[in-house]
Amino acid sequence: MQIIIPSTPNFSFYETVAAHGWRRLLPFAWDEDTQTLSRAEDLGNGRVVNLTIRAGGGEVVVETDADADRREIAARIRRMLQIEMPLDEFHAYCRTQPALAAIADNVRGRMLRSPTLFEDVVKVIATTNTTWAQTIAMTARIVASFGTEGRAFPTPTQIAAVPPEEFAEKARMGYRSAYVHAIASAIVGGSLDLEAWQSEALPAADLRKRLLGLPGVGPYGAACLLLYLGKPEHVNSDSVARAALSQEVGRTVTDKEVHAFFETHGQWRGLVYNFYPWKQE
DNA sequence: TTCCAGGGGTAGA
DNA sequence: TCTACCCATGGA
Repeated sequence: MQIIIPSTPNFSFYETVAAHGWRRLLPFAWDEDTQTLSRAEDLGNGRVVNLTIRAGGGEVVVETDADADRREIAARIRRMLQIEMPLDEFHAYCRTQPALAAIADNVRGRMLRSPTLFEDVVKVIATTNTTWAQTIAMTARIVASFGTEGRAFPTPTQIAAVPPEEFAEKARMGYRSAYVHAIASAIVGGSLDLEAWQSEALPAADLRKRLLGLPGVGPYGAACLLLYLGKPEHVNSDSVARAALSQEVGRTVTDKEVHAFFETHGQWRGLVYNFYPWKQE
């Protein structure tokens, strides 16, 4: 089955997928040679559909290996690729600064997301205070141990269904396990409705406050998630940024200096940070 | 062994 | 608000 999803003129499938490391975290898989993104997805009926996603002219082409709900798949793809995200203003800003012109020229600004905010939250927690190799491994274990058919990303219900100890033992996320299990349990228990946050049109400051209230989500994680939620005014300063800026200025810089470096970009500083064309040595 | 990785929670000032 | 310390995990 094939599903065609119209995109917008300033949409680049490749740039969106390549914007950060999410394409390497299961259930996503990325084939650089064919520039195809694939993903196993549980559409809510307990069976898994394999999606392969690629660019086709001005459209996004999705192939499935079984008949499935086209509307639901299209909605999830649109969230994953941030197709609806307006970028004209951001690109107009980038064009006012020579150092940032390449961002607009390459149609950068969108970032691959998961179909749910829950999955993005779990993955962001899995990136904190660890290496990429371990982030990839943690995510893979979560999918294999708790997802439908061991291939889809588990729902909060699937995670909350197992005791915290069992989740920790199988996910091996260290102290992060308790955070993830607590978030899943809160969602299942009804005290937390993560997905609803996206449709509430909250100001960035309020959304940030809520994100910081999640166990395991601090300033870095909140800034990452705000960016995925279309709020680009916070810099998710991390060790990658500190290393890049350190190399640029020729000495070791602090977190504060990273923030100060991007301060001038105002409401766009989070996006500018993420797509900043660091000089390559 | 020790250090630390795309940080965060907590206590104490 | 800021700092110091601890935190599970696994690779270097």
